[in-house]
Amino acid sequence: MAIATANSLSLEALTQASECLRTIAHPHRLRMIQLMLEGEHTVGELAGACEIPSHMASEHLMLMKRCGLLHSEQRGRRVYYQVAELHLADIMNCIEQRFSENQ
Amino acid sequence: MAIATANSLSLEALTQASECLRTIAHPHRLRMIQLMLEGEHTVGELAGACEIPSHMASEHLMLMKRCGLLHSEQRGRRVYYQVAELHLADIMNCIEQRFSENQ
DNA sequence: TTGACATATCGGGATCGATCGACATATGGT
DNA sequence: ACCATATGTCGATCGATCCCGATATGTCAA
Repeated sequence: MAIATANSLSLEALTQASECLRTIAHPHRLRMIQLMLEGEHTVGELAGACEIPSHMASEHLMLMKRCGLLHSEQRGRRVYYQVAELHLADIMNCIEQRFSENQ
Repeated sequence: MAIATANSLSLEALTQASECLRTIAHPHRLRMIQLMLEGEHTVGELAGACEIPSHMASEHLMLMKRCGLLHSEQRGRRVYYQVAELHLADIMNCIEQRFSENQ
């Protein structure tokens, strides 16, 4: 089969996409995203849900925030994170469909 | 907001999902997947499309095959690869929607 | 059988990412 | 002011991944 000369995504776009995918490609980060798709959560809540120390949850969250996937808002001494990139819902849908059907 | 006790995906499933995401999270691999979603291709064709040496394309393809994402079939001295995991089409749809709209 | 081609594998070197302890900052309560 | 809590940052370590040259395997054609 011949290779199409006009591709829908440029190498730049694919590079961006792959960076975005690598950013979410971590079990704890996927869990956090899943939780934040239901509503905002604090660092401590997400850390507790993943059973990891808060400072590590913070690192994961900052990483995703730097990519524009999340948004955060400080209230008191807590910081509330929520999903900023709405396409995450679509991707999580794909993932849930794939990984919950076969077991 | 409280953390839901019953989550839709187990840690195992999330780990599997993250491994799968890491596997496709590479610009050349995304490109190859995009091409193979249109139909089967040889290693050489995919290498040419990505402008990388064939032996590197082979490594990418073997990696994806080991995860069950691809299937391959040898005919003569060529090896034809095609998508085995049909959910890849859904994920590529999400990616294309996200990364072609804003430029 | 020989040689050219197509694909796969191996080993090294460089870089990246995950994890963790320790520490820093900032906020609220008393 | 002081202390506890919540979050963020730093630096080190370790393993994973990427890229590449070199080499191996396997297939066809002459």
